[in-house]
Amino acid sequence: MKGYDKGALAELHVLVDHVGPYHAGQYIFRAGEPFEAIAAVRAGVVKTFIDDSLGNEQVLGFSLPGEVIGLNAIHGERYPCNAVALDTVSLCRISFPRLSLLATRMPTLQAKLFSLLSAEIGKAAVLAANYRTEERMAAFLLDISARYSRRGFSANRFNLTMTRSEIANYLRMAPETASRVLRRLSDDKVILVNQREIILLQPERLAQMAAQDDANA
Amino acid sequence: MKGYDKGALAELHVLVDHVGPYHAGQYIFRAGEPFEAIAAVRAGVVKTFIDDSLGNEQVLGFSLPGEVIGLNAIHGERYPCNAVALDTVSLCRISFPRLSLLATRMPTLQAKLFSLLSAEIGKAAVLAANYRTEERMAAFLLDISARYSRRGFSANRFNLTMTRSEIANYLRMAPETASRVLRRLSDDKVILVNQREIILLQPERLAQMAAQDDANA
DNA sequence: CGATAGGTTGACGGTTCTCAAGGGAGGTGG
DNA sequence: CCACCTCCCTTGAGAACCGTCAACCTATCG
Repeated sequence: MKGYDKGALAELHVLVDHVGPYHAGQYIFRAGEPFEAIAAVRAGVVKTFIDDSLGNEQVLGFSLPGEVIGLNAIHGERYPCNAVALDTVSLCRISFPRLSLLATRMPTLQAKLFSLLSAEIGKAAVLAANYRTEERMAAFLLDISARYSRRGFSANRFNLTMTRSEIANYLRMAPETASRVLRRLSDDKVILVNQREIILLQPERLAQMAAQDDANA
Repeated sequence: MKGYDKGALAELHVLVDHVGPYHAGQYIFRAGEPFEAIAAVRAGVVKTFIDDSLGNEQVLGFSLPGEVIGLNAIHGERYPCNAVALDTVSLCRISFPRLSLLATRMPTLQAKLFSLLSAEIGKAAVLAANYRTEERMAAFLLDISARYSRRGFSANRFNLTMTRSEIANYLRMAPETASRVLRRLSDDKVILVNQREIILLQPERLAQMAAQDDANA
């Protein structure tokens, strides 16, 4: 990082608010609430979701340590989704109005924010691409793996904090199907499953599966 | 619009570059090319897509007049996807480095950009939510309708510039299925189909179908 | 008028959803 | 420490949905 003068850096530090811990099941924010801050996950896993007209849950994604939540709330000035802690969660909360004010005086911060927002666009499309359940699951596991790896955690061994139903909901499949697919991957010695702990035995085979993608031309 | 001083407004105007017309099939940008500018569609329809390892096309979306393309390229500084004109397309091209430079001196412009980027997040998830083909098609037609309507075009009568295959690809279904679903909707008098022209006869029934399981925030 | 790309229709088979029932694992209270 | 409860997960069987294959039809254009 360069281009930050000391005063601005100090100001940035002042904006950060350490909040939590939230415990499993606690809401971090709810859909419809006025937007005021984004937050970086420091520890734990956050699930974002919306409830449709029938009260059914629609999982939008999971946020791991180091990732930012609330970015989709800038537009509209209200949170468009709920965020709930799946286990014990700590956050760094940052007032968005103050952050963007600071960004006007700190071009590198502004650029960082543009980049952060841009990166978020189309992330959901990655999983939607594969239409076979096995491919989506493989892509999901690799995605989680890569995201943990990027933050310094093990790439081949991690804990899925969420339930099978939540995974299934996110991947648009029935919970039973999620269970069966994991069983199959486990039987094929591609992964090792112990409750919610996953060990990737053959990541390259997962990658192959995820890429099977026979999109209709 | 308020808060823009005349000098800044003039500068903003200077950044805008009218380009085109592009003709059907012409590329506006290609995946991997260095990112330099975003663009607003002035006329025509743009398809964005990526090619997977096997060369198969993966349609990410369609951009209608008034909508902005290239926002997902800020992060990475390269276009992550291709953009091609589906018919005769005119664009307003805006140098992004210069735009963001201007934004540091124009807080309202910066806010506008943040909002624009934020709005783009999760747009793809809207259609992925519905897992039945009929629901996805209904959601798609309503989405196109709403987007045309917002820009002053007819909400109930519009031209799908893209082919059935492109729609099907975008909606993750076989072209044959797209054809059959449209046929069924047409038989049920919910829509009227004439080639690529669509007339919504009962938008409320479409909304009902799309909401079967879905939840657009 | 033929060529080509796009679109439709039918039959069939496979994947996945639904429904139903049975097994853990963890927590609580006796 | 054990019984029990609850939630989660798994497994099985049947049916529905949708993708694949194949053929035919329809616009558009040179």
